[in-house]
Amino acid sequence: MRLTTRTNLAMRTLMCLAVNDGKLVRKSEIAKSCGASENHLAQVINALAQNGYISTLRGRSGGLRLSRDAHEISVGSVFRCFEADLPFAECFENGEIKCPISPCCRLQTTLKRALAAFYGVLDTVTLVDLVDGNTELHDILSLSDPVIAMLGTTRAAPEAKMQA
Amino acid sequence: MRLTTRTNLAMRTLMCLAVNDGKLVRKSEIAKSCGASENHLAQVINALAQNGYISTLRGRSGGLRLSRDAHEISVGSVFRCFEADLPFAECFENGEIKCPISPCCRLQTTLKRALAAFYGVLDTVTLVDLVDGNTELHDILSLSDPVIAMLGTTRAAPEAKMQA
DNA sequence: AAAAAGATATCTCTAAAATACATGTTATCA
DNA sequence: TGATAACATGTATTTTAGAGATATCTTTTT
Repeated sequence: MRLTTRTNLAMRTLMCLAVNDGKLVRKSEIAKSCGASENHLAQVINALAQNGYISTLRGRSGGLRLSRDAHEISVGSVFRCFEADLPFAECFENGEIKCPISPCCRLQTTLKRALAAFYGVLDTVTLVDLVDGNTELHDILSLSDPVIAMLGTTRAAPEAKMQA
Repeated sequence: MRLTTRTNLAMRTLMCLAVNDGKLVRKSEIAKSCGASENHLAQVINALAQNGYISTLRGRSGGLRLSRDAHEISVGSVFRCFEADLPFAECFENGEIKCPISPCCRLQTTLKRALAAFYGVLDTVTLVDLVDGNTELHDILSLSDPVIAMLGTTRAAPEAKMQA
């Protein structure tokens, strides 16, 4: 029983975006500050965008930002979303089940209750809870203000419509 | 996030032994009635014995049985035992942790709470709860009484001291 | 002594996760 | 308008750990 790093990276990405509230953040910046492979992160970002958690902007001055208020994003919903395609046990798979006791297995129902308890805890926690007042986290994930950091570079503060 | 089949097989084995209360059951019989590979099961049985859940008897008329009362075996304890060697996430591993936000990560503490809730549910359920009055399960896992089934064979009802 | 059971270490296979690569699309800016 | 820099996305490769197989050993009964 191990969390996929997909889900782990998804949460790190969301935390990073929450810390840099509203600002556009590049994938490469997230990869760096979250200690993730940029390629792997690309797939995670894609999934986050397709599930409506973030908005992405292509192009030269593109980047990512949260597309919902951090209050509205619960850890539970993200986990359910990213762990959905991996059944917790054989008896939770769709196709035919080889376990002979599956039809009358009380362990199965017990596991459902335990998983409900697991996700129940995660449902009570939002992105804000993870980030708010966490100064140490801000120090690690907060990127310099692009307006200042990019002085003398080609990058400007963008103002465009975003997809998803 | 997926349960290891190790843990799954451990639970099936214990349920099978609980149904055949007190009787010696052979590994091959469990493998058959639980739909498991006999080789994989061997390793699981070994771990169950070394952790004091079952007693094994070698030799010609050997087999397995529970070494504790089924009331005393909680699902939670078995799960903790068998899932112990697989850390739930990178930040729960022993060695050095590569995740940069680990020292101040509130997701980590949230996960600990969620896992506690998960195991908390499992702790309230014992082997007896899974088996008692479950007639369908008995039909699947209960082996014919060896005294009757083995009439005309070389096998006799054994009475010997068991290890572990 | 032979046979039948489990004990245990090691090796191989396999599936899925992780990672890398390549190409496409979009947007900005000189 | 062409170059560049960003994300999108499908595919391929690598890695890893779980699962399964094999072989040898020990124990016990007959």
